[in-house]
Order: sequence, then C-alpha cells, then structure tokens
Amino acid sequence: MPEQEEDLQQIEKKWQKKWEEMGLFKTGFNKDGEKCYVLSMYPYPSGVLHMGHVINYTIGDVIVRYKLLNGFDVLTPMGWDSFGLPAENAAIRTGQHPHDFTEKNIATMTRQMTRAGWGFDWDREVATSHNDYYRWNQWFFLKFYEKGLAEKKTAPVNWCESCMTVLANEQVKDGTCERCGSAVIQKDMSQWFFKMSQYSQRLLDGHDKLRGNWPESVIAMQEEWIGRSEGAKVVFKVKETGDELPIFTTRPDTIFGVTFMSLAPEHPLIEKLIADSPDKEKIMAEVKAMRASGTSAKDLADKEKVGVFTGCHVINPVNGKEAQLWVANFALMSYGTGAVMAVPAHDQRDFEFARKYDIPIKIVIQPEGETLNPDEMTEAYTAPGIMINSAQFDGKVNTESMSDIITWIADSGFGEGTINYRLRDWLISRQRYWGTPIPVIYCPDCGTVPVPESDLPVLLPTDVVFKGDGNPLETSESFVNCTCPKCGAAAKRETDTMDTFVDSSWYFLRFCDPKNTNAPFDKELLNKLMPVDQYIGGIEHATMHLIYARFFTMVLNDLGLIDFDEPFKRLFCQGMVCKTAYRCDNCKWLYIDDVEFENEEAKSKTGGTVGKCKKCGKDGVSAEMTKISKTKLNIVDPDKMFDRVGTDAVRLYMLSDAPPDRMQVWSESGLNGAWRTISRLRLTVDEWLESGNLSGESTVAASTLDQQNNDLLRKTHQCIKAVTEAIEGGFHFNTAIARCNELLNLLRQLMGAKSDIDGRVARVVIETILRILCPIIPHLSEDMWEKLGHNKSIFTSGWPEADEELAKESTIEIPVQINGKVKARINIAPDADIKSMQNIALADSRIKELTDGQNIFKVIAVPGKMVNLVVKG
RNA sequence: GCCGGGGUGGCGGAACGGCAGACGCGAGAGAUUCAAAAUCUCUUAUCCAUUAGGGUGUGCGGGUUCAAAUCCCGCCCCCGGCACCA
Repeated sequence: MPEQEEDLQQIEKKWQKKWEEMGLFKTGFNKDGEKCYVLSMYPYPSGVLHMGHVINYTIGDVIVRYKLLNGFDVLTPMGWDSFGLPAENAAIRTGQHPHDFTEKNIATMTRQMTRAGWGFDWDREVATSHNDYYRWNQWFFLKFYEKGLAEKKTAPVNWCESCMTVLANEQVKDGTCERCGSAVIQKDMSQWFFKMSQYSQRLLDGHDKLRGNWPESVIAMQEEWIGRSEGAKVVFKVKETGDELPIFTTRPDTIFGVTFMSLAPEHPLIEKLIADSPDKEKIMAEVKAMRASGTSAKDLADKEKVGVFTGCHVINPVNGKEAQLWVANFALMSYGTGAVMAVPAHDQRDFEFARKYDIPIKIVIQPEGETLNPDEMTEAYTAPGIMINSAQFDGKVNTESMSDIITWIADSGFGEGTINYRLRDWLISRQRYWGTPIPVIYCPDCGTVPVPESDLPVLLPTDVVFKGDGNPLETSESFVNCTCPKCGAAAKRETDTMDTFVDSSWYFLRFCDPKNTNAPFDKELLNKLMPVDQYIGGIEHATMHLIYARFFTMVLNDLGLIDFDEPFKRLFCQGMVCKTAYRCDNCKWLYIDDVEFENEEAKSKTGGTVGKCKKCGKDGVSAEMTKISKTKLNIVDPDKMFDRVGTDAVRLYMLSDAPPDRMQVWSESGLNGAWRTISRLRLTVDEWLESGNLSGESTVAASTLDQQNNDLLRKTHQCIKAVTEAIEGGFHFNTAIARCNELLNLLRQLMGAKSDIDGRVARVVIETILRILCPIIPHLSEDMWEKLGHNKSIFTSGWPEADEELAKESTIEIPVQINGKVKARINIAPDADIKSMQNIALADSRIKELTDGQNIFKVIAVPGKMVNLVVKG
C-alpha cells in the first residue's frame, strides 16, 4: 500500500485543475473532430456515492478520454435526477425541506464525483428539481395534451399504501412496490396518463435500428414488455341479455372448440349479467373475493383456478353453439378485452378449470394418426395437428390455416384479425409533493383547463406541511386555490405531480442546450449533438427509463420538435459490483473481520463453508458472492478506497479483472494488485530518468537496432494493435490492461538482466504504455508524462498508431502435431508457404524419430499457424 | 414454462476452429531485512515417471473435422428477465 497518500492526492488535484483550465471536457476541445456524445446515466442525489456509480462513471470516463485521444469532439455532461421520494420522506422524518435536503446532497456528491476525477462538463449541469428544468416538463405536458397524448381517465391503478401514491405498471415488481417493497393494491382512480400504448408498434420497430448496438438482453426485455401478439377479435353475444362480448384470441383455429367463456372479475358487465339471478348475492360475493385476492406474484403463482358461473351463456358466432359464461380469477381485465373464449381441450388453463368445474371438453385439433379422448386427457393438447369438428376447416393443419380462419371470421362479420399489445398507457400522476406539478386547473364551469403556456412554470409552493398522510401539495392553500384561466372564476389546481421518469425522458436533450430560457432546447443544436453515441448505465432501466425515453423521443419527433426518433445509438450496461459476504447461522450476516478462516485457502473461497464465527464461536460460516449491499455487510466506501490507493488504482482494478458488462468481483487483494502494477510503472519511469540513458527522441528506425531492441519495438506495436482491437471490439479493457502488463513485464525483465536497451526504444515503450493506459489511470499517466519532459497534456498526444510493418515477426515458432498432439516446435517465416512448412516439419529431428517406420498419410499445414501429420503405425 | 447470458486451475478471467489456462489475485519456496511490511526471483491444472517424457483434462453424452473450450445435435446446472397475457 502506498506510503505517500498525501503525494497521491496532490497529484490528483493538480491534474484535475489542469484539465479544468485547459477545458479538456468542454465541447469544442477537439473542435474539428467528429462529435461524440458520451452519456452516463445521471444519478439520484442520495448524498452517498456507491460502487455502482463508480463502475458506471469509470467506464464512461474511460470512453470519454479514449474518444478525446482519437480526436473526437466529445460531449460529456452530468446532472441530477433530483425529484423523487427519498427527499420527501426525509422531510416527513426530519422536517427538513426537500429542496434543502436535495441541494445539500447535490453538493456532497459533486464533491465526491469531482474528487474521483471523472471528466464531466459541469457547465452543462442540470437538476430536474430546478424550475428552469421542470417548467419544460410542464411545457411538454401541454404539447402532449394538445395532441391528445395526455389524458385523464379513471382506471384501476396500482396503489402503494406505504408510499401513498399510485405507481406505473413498470414500477410494480412481483406485485410489490419497486421502491419500498410493500404490497401494491388495485384501486379505481382518476389519473393522468401518457398514451404510450399507441406507440407499441413503433417502439418495437425501432429495435431494428438498435440491434447490434444495444445489448440483446435489453431488446429482449423490451419486446417482452411490449408483448405483441397476433390473433383475432371475435364478438360473442350473451344469450340472456343480448350484450355483445368481444374477446381476443391468438388461437382462432380452436374457436369451434369453445365450451365456456371466462370473464375477468373486474369486468364491467358482470353486475348487469347477474342482475336477475336468484343467486345474485352469492355470485357477487365470490366475484368480490376474487377481486380482493392479491396480485402479488406469490399469490398468482400458487393460486388455484377459481370461478363462479354467472348463469348466463354466450353464443359462439361461428357455429351458433351455446357456452357457459363464467367469471374466473385467471382472466385479466388489463389484457385484451377482459373476456376469454375458453377451449379446454387445447389450452392448459382452460383445461384445469374445466376439469375442476366439470365443464365439457371438445376436441377440435387431433395429433396426426391419433385420436384424443376428452375423458382420458390429463392435459391440454397444444401442439400442431389436424382440425376436426371445425366445419369447412376439417382435415386442415391448424398452424397452416390460421390466416384463412381469420379471413373467414372477418368476411363473415364475426370479428377481425387484430394485434394486441401488453404495453399499456403510462400513468404519470403521483400523489406527492417533490415532483413537477401537472399544469392543469379544474374550473366548475369550464372543466379541465390546461395552464396557458405564458403562465408556466407552475411553481411548487413552499407553504406545505409534511406529515406523511396524503399529498402535501393539498395542504397549500395558495397553490390549490386559483382562478380559471378561461373564465376567471375561482378554480382548483391539480395537485398530482409527474412521475420522475418524465424528467429522465428528455434530460439528454437538455444537456445539449442547458441554459436555454426560451425553449427546452434549440433544434439546430440538437441536430448537431444528438443522438447520444454511447449511453452507459445499469440494466435495471431496461423496461422503464429506456422505454419511456424512446417513447418521449418519438413523440417529440412527431411534434416536429426534433428530427430523430431514437435517442441512444449505442447502449452499454455495466455489470453489478459483487463481493464475498459471510453468514453465520446464529449471527446472520458478518463483517469479514468477524470470520475466523479455517485456512489460507478459505479466504479466497466464494461459496461453501469457510470457518468459524468470532462472535458466537459457531462453525460453518458460509461464503457467498453477492451484490454489494448494506444488509449483507459487504459494502465498500469509494471515498475510503480513493484515500488509500488513489482513484487511478481503483479505476484500474475495476476494469482489469473482467469485461465490464460482466459481474465485477471486488477484493482488497485485487485492488492491491492494481496498486502494484501502477507502482511498477512509476518505478520504471523513475529508474530510466535516474539512469540518464533515456533518449529525448521518441522515433526510431527499426533497421538501426540490434535484435533485442528490435524485438522490444515490435512487441510495442503488437501491443498497440491488440489493445486498440480489444477496446473497439466491445470495451474489453481487461485484455487491454493485460497486454500492457505483458509489455511492461518484458521491459522490466530486460532491465533486470542488465540488457543494453536503446534509450530511444525505452522511451517509445514507456510512452506507448502511458498513452494506452491514460484513459484508465489518467492522473498518474499525466504525472509520468510530465516527468518525461512533456509540457502538454498526454490527452493531446493522440491515440498511438500501430505500425503494421514494425509489428510483423521475422520468424515465428509454431507447433508440429502428430495426430493432433503437439510433439515438436519449429521456427518458420510468418509468410512461409505450405510446402516449405511441410519440409521444415518433416526435417525436424524429433519428428523424424517419432515417425520412423510409420506411414505418413497426410501433412496438413496452415500458414502461420501449425503443421499436423496424420500417421498410422 | 418461455426469453437472454453463463459453466475453463484454489479465485476473477484469457483464447472463440489450429500450442488450453494470457494478465491478475491467492498459495508455496527462496533473496533482501536485526525483524516485519514493501520489493525481487522461481514454482503453481492434474495424474504417473519426476532426469528425458507420457497419460488425462474447458458442465455431461453424442456428432462433424487432420484438428473442437470454440461448430452441430441431445441433456444437466448457475445467474438475470418475464410469467394464469388468452
């Protein structure tokens, strides 16, 4: 560990100041270069920097610096996602105003982020809780409203009892609140929505542009979330009441097999259907029980299928047959039409339901050469087969007849072919204070009136009370009471605020023009700077932020405000930071210091038992590699790490072990290794400077060198080539670092052997390593670069170029195999032809010996790779 | 169940048709030191011979090929996402 921590921090500060002075991270630094917008997801200002931020912003910063070295004009902004619940909860707890709480946290985190040395253009900083930002949320809302894309409607919504607010579908995980983990209930409420479902198909189509540049998994998650399915809408009629009951099905081929129909418990028609039933009360009680039984994943998964017969029947339009009409707990009001035609023979859910309630099962699809018997079936038959009992479709293969059936249904007036999406409208209302007020006024005479553009922003009032029971905004008289902009009558203001995902749906646009007071941004500036060339963030935003932002961008494009419809050209998702956590059966999670390891090896184990608990003495403490978290007592404080080894060593370690999209394992000893690597590099520079043998020249002709120096020079160019490919091929910084280590090891080995290294070659080697590693260890690279006599920043030195000629080997060693097993090695010219390779291989003494008296059937030679002899005894 | 990503030494990982284990961590031995830390050198997949060499090895079972961790077929396991979606 470093002895000169003071020194390290001085060096870091010195160079951060220098970069600031030279405007390294300002747009226009490489003003003739092609633009490159590198964006790391902005943080919520929690007040504490955690390792997730560190990996995210380190990757972003390395890319920024790499692009700068490659001559790009880089845009690297940063800001704050500063509206949201934690500030408000803190206000309820401590009485501190959310604004003060937020500003304090922003100040703390700015300090931490600056200290980390991440290159952001702070002149472009935005905070979404400032009214010069959120006023434009309101402005966009008005535009959406004009276009009919913002709408207030009463709908069953997700309500979190603990957060006291509604949640968007995307914010409900396994039936619990994504934020606080408590149960989410369904409630009918009148709420504001953005009509995102209208964009389902476009969101899906847009993926074609992103494929190859976005992680496959994120695209897959979005596709799943949007949930397109093709099928048909068919209108059934209720025999008893004459009501029309449309259903959506993806299996119109089974429509002749309908034996009952399921309605969602929330279906609006239920009350009317059972109005005349003698069992009315009883049925309604069961329906209510179904509605009440939770929506949490656990409930759903183990929930048995239950239902109640309404006493009514539906008429199947295709054959006029009657079928019982049931209410069933597995039918969802939120998908399709809330009514499902049930074909128990060919759908597993319907099958289970029919068996339970003794409803007939009718076969309409038969596996080829078999005859299904409804009484003996143990599960639904869902594979392809031959249609039977299906009128004119009998004898056809169901999967091939799908479109014919849909055409027939449409032509006969029974329904139509249709596409259904799982994606629903985006609920943006939140019953909270710390967010953007929705700019709407309710007038007793004029109804819902949008706030005129000229009256924006609608500011958050300060005369509010935070008690924790309901929306604090409602406690502000000055806010709620207003006059109608249309007629001047006394009116009430909307007290719902916007989901904070509205803020993050366009912050990347504001970064292009952060100070604009006349508009959210200037279109021409956006045309120059957008789209984001490289976006970096966590995968947890796959179906929330990344869908909302794409939707928002498409709407702004339709409104003519921007000229592109996909905001993020390339997306990179970093892996989680994990660390071994220890657990004792008695004492639960343990700090590593409370574990008595059974042996040295146990210290590096990432699973199984490792030793004794120091607290209670119990044996069998288990180790587990898991995401860093407070509860598992395996957190790492970035600030402490920076103090101990400096930010560069932390950065180097974060990137050196695994590719950055994989899980990162945090270990103290690994960090020490990174520190050692840096120390060796610094030592090497110092030794050369002290020796006085280092040349001032950094160009050297290979022809003037002896073999050893020539070799060193060649390895240097091979290193440049390999590193460039590793970075361009998907940010494989781990192998890039490994290549530099190899080169440094080689140099130090020669130095140790007191070899006669040419001073010019030494300079080339050292400077190449520094120029390659400077995006990763920027402060110390600059420091060494300066020591080597440079008076301009290393970041103006450009990315080193590999000289293909110099990188070429004069001879290479390749293996000679006999029947696929390596038996000897030979030296050949890298461009030796097959014939000469064969000759050299066959002339090798060891090969001669081994093939003596054998028949050589075949000699395979792959130029530049290997020779294989096929031999039989 | 479906979708995505994985399974390689004690550990993180490299190689992605052509020498398996780069680089780093850990461990062992030695050098230096009064001593420790730091640093440096060597060893480190495994088994047999241990001098030379030989066998076995990339989750499991098959296949293609002169050659497979890599390609194909069939399984198993781990991580992440979705899941009564009609």
